[in-house]
Amino acid sequence: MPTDAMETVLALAAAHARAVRSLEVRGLSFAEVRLLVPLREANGGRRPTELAHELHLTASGVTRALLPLERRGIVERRKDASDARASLAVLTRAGRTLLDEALEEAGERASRLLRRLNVGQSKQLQRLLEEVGR
Amino acid sequence: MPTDAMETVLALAAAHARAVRSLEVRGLSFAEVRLLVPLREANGGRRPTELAHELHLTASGVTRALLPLERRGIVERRKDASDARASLAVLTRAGRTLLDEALEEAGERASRLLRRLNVGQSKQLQRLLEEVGR
DNA sequence: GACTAGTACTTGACTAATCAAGTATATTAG
DNA sequence: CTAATATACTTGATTAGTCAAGTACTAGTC
Repeated sequence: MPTDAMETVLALAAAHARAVRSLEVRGLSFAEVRLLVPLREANGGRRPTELAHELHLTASGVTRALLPLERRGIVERRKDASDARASLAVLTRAGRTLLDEALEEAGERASRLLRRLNVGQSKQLQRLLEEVGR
Repeated sequence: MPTDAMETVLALAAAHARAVRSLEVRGLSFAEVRLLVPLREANGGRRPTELAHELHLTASGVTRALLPLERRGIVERRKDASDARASLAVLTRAGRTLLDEALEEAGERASRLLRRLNVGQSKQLQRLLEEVGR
């Protein structure tokens, strides 16, 4: 038998699998939305490396995820004045608009995913999830 | 701002990302373990199509996941006597042994992932996760 | 018993992400 | 100041998974 902890982690993977499929919106995958949200919150842009740590991706994963977003004019790369190795990924104006629309629609789908939970349970779930792997 | 539901789902994705990385064991990815666990519980083997539904994969995803497991002698394909379109994926004896070892080690890692939660909270998390996307 | 529709895969082309290795720049130690 | 080490990416090769189309069989209808 899987241990209790293993069962919890299997349930996490299953819930994730059920969720992700339904959260592609406005041509943005859920992974892309996850990448863009931190850009939306930092107006000066974010470093790819930071994003990698935050999202538990590799640096090369971020490089590759940014490429199509740049091509589509959603994100812009800027040089970092203070460090020539680094760069900043910034949401364009169009990107922000698109992301805002995407978040609204994804938010509705997310509520549907959580329809069996009331607000308190949802919050509780979020709190517990935030402790996983810390 | 992302809605509350969206925040919960983002937390789900983040927890999943933190978890999956540390659960590769004995040369089996966490995805492979997830695929093998239902085989372990059904001695007669399982149909790929059922597995696909259960794991929220596509049928072709299962086909492709099974190939390397067959090559490594962990899984065997059998014909389904009652339906010539279908097949059964069965754990080999060696596969069962390997999986048992993998589950033990993965179980330890899973406990470490959940170390900030007590047993009740873990169970609670599992229950809440089981409602997501239902 | 022949059609139609549906199911159980499989395969080709593609996307997303990994790892390992490479380039360029920054930082630290002597 | 110079050498060694570390950081911030980028790129090539590979793996996991998707979708769309195809093959083979089953089941239901007339």
